[in-house]
Amino acid sequence: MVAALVRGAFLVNAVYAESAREFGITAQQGQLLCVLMPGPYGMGELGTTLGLAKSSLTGLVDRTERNGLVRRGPDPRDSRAVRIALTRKGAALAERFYAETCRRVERLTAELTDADRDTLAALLGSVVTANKVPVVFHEPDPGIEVRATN
Amino acid sequence: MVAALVRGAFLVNAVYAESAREFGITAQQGQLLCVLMPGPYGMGELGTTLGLAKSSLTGLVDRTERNGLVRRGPDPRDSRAVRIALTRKGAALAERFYAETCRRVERLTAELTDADRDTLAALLGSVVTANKVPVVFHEPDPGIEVRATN
DNA sequence: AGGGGTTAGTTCGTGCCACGAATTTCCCAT
DNA sequence: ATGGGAAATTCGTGGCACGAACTAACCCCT
Repeated sequence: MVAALVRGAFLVNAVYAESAREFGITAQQGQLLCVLMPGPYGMGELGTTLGLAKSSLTGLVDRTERNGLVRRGPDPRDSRAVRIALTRKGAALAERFYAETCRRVERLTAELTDADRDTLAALLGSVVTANKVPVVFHEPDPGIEVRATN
Repeated sequence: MVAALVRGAFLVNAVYAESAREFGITAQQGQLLCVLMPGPYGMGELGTTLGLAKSSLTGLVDRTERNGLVRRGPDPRDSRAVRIALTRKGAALAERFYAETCRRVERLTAELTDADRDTLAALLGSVVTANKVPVVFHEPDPGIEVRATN
């Protein structure tokens, strides 16, 4: 059990990192983009979501901003706070990176039957929610298009 | 499915890293110790097992050696090669770190029934083996003691 | 008003991690 | 013996993560 979880995590990480690399970003920057896909976040929220210290986040956002993928904007409610949002370029890259990463991770379960895949998803899903894992990767869009985004 | 895998990996990683931190090592050094638990490895093997470039490994082994957890020994077969082995201190720490990490990862599945846990282990296990994930974390010792190690 | 405590982010210094390119040493097959 | 390839290390670069110290703004309370 434990070994399966740890090695599974290792595998997913490797795939994630390699996917990121091919898009010219690091895994951490990719994660940041994915978190921001639904909408802007403040630094504080990002810190708790990604499990990073404030000071770690400043640097990550700096580097990602320098790459033109993300933008710091003012928070109308609070002038010390800051809203991090995807730039147009960042949103486009996030979309592509997200899709490609989904494809690759999905392919890891290629040899499972559909039923097994569903079971695995359900079990892992319950572990994830029971442990209150932040949404560092949102559910893919199911078939029907009902986008309100943008 | 994908989201469950990615978030699960995120969760396991966080637990792993926190466990390592409490033993005064980094996640990478902890992983190195775990890989070395069954016996010594050469740099090359370590590289493929951990998925790291040779040059990355030199540094990791340097730092871990500096901490007194690991030792470079000569390879009798090949004088350029090197065998990395746990020191006595490293073996002791590895044992404790491994056990504690197992406890913590296991606790993540606390709310599953035994049957569900078995199912999850089996499914994840088949994904892991189908994708030829190296043994970066070996199976815990089942009850009966049949050690040949050391 | 106007402080005192709190919160949001940044800065700074440190150490770790990962990589590629270049290098050295050695093995081995021809 | 020699030339190709494998095993490691070195070097330089850049990203990542942290804690401690700091600044600016908010909030509340009197």
